[in-house]
Amino acid sequence: MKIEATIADAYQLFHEGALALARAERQGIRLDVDYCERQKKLLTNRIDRAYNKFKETKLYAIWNKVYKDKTNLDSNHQLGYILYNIMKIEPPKLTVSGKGATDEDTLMQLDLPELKWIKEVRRYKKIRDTYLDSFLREQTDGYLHPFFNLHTVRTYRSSCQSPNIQNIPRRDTEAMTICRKALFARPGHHIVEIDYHALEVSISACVNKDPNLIRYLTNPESDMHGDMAIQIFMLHDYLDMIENAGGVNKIDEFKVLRDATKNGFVFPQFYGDYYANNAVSIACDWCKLPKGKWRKNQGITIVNNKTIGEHLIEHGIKSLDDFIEHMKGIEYDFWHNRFGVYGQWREDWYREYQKKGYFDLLTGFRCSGIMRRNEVINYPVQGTAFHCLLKTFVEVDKIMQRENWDSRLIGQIHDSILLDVHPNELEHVIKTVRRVATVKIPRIWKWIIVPLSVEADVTPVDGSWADKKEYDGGI
DNA sequence: GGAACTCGCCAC
DNA sequence: AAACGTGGCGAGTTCC
Repeated sequence: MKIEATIADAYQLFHEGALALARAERQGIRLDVDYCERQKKLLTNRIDRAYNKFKETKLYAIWNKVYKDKTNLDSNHQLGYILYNIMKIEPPKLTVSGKGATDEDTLMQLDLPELKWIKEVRRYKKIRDTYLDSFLREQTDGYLHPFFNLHTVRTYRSSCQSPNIQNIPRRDTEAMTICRKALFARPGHHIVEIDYHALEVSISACVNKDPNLIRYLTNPESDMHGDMAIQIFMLHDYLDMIENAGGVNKIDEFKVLRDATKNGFVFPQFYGDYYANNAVSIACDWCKLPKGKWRKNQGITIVNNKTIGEHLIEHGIKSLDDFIEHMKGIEYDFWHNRFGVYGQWREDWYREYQKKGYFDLLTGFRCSGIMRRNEVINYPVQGTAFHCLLKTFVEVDKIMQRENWDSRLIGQIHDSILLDVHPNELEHVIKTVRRVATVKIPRIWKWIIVPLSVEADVTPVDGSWADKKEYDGGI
């Protein structure tokens, strides 16, 4: 049985992938043009209102005095000059080119309430100008035909353009709703989005073969982020409570700590970040603790009306510096004990690249050229994970044609597939995609050594993409 | 007047 | 020893 993929296999995947994606591009995504026009007007009103509010502030008076008829409230260059040169505020953060930063996060640190109007303008402009405008510009006869490129990305992932439907807002509920309310399946159909669960972590386990990571991904009872949260926040006194509740996830006050761990430590570490950044992110962003020394009454509340500040101080962590030191130990344990094999793989893999000047993905693609360490350890996971999705896409495309579906593949977002589905075929389509994604692909690629799973979201018939709900098999 | 750049911000 | 990976895109700005 052949295991090692070749360049020819890689070529074959992209050849078939390009054809399948081209079919999706031709199919298109339906756009509610009138809705976009109406929504643009509403947003323009909100933007004008926020601008007018800002024009009542002292900050604007200074700005306008300096720039006069050249005043442009969309110019970050001007804003930075006013804040950091005229008003002599010490920039909390610098941009790559060394000027004072004016991104949202930095502005919020300045303690100038009037900047909230700038923030509001930016938010609504992003929605109007980046999304709704590009939808209207790119549509023909009420359908979008985004391009899915396979030739532009260093990792052999895809990219998407004209319009890019791979970056439509999701986390910001208001932005998500406004943008996705514009997008529909064909009349009488559902939009179905089927995404792989934890695909990149799963593929990473296939690449580095760490037994503990494989265990976490194989055993449904286990909880990697929960275990890490217990370790980072020293929740050992609460183990009984956590067990009785059924996991760290089940107690709201601890779920926050689990989210902080997942998004502030585990994922950033997998991408190559390090403990000092993680410590600041977890303590300051997630737990709302200040820089410097900590007090008992500071930070978010955990159980029994206790603050996280009090809890950490009780465990000997009395300042951000203490916490950074603590996270240093956590990081060491993470890569040497908990995921020691993964840690060793990272070292070996980078060494090997330094010797050879290239490395190959499990799917047969070759990455060569000058790369930083973090690139070298990330590409094999990022590219390969996308190839699982693309292979699924290709196989579903073949079945769709063979079985003459009324449903169509319409797009792809790195680890998820978008379909436009006839109601009579809903169950069959989801079953088919699930079978291909979780059974067929691991059968073809023997190097997939952890179970893969998918989740399906479905819109009501004639509902917009904003109305999607988790598919429970009974719609 | 367009190319190339910076900055900011959206996704995975 | 070093320190978060991959994209697209809009607005402003600078260079030629």
